[in-house]
Amino acid sequence: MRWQPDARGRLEQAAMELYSERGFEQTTVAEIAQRAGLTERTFFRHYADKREVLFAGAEFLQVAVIDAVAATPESPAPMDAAMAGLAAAATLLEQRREFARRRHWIIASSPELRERELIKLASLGGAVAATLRERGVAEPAASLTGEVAMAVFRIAFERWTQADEGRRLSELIAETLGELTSIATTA
Amino acid sequence: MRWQPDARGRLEQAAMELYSERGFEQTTVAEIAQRAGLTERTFFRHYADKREVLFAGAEFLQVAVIDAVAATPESPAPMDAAMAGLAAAATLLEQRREFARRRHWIIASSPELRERELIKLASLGGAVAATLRERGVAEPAASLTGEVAMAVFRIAFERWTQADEGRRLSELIAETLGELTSIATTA
DNA sequence: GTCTATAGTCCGATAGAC
DNA sequence: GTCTATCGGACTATAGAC
Repeated sequence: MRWQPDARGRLEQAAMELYSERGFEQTTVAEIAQRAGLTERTFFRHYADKREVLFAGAEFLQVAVIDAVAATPESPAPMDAAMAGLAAAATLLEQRREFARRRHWIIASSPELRERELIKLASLGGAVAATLRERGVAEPAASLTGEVAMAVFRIAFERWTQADEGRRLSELIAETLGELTSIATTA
Repeated sequence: MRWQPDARGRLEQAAMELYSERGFEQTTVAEIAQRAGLTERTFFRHYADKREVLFAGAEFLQVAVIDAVAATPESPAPMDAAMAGLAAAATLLEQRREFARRRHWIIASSPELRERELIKLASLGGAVAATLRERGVAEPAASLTGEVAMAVFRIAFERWTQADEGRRLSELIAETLGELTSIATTA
């Protein structure tokens, strides 16, 4: 057989390992490809750039969030629908806690990767907003809800990845939402 | 005189022009440098990368925001202090409305530039959070306030840059903050 | 200011799956 | 045969090293 199956899986694992071992910037695409038993050219056939290899595997999370938002009854307040999306993400992430933490610390260690993470979350916030608009939420409430939900997620997720944090992500999200209410109402 | 003064000003203007005329990705650093009467090497002595030339000129805005947050009395709610920061930014941006709009549309047209914009705003949100912490605001309220203030700013700023939008930025920020209260309290 | 490594693109060639 | 995944090499531009 000319090629082993699951080229993407091997590329993503090799990238995680190398980015951990020697850092994102000190790793070349050629090294990732070599460890996966492929060539540089093949890497770029699968991923638009060197950063994307860390994010492609998280697409199912975005789908889960949007599905969960779309599945809520139309009646509740927009923020409740958005929170249903975060709850779905939290469930999936809890099942991959160690992987999610390792990935998060790789991303946190490189400004370039942080940029990519931010635009992925912004894009997800935009998709949540679009879903809310389809459900009759007006602007700017829809966009603001999407953005604020992502802010709540970032804060809760960051705490969840701390080594000494034993609480569940869903708990931290609920707590952060409580803080949001407090912050927004005293203003 | 061996060199013309204000190399940075010329580089930033040349970059704005070229990014507008032919797009960010279709512009090379060599072209920017040439239009500014400088060499490629000089460009990279002033800016870490090709994107940064569009953002270096906005640093005074970040300083103004932090100064305004730090200047509010310690008593008010954290979100009010953050909003004082946004008000300062709004005042400065109103004085450069056309420039700010042109710059915004260049950034909006390129994913790479949007990434950089997002990390700059995230960094500003972090600086606001740090300033709030110095003033006795606990975590996660401080971080959440910083993040949410940036979300409010992004929504209001985006609306302000629409060609048919005649209202002042400060007005749109106040309106968006009102939406935030509504969203957060009905949840 | 010169030199070089690496990212990322484009062309075509080829091998396996179906 | 068609379709898709891999590979090879040449090429440009960014960005960093010297």
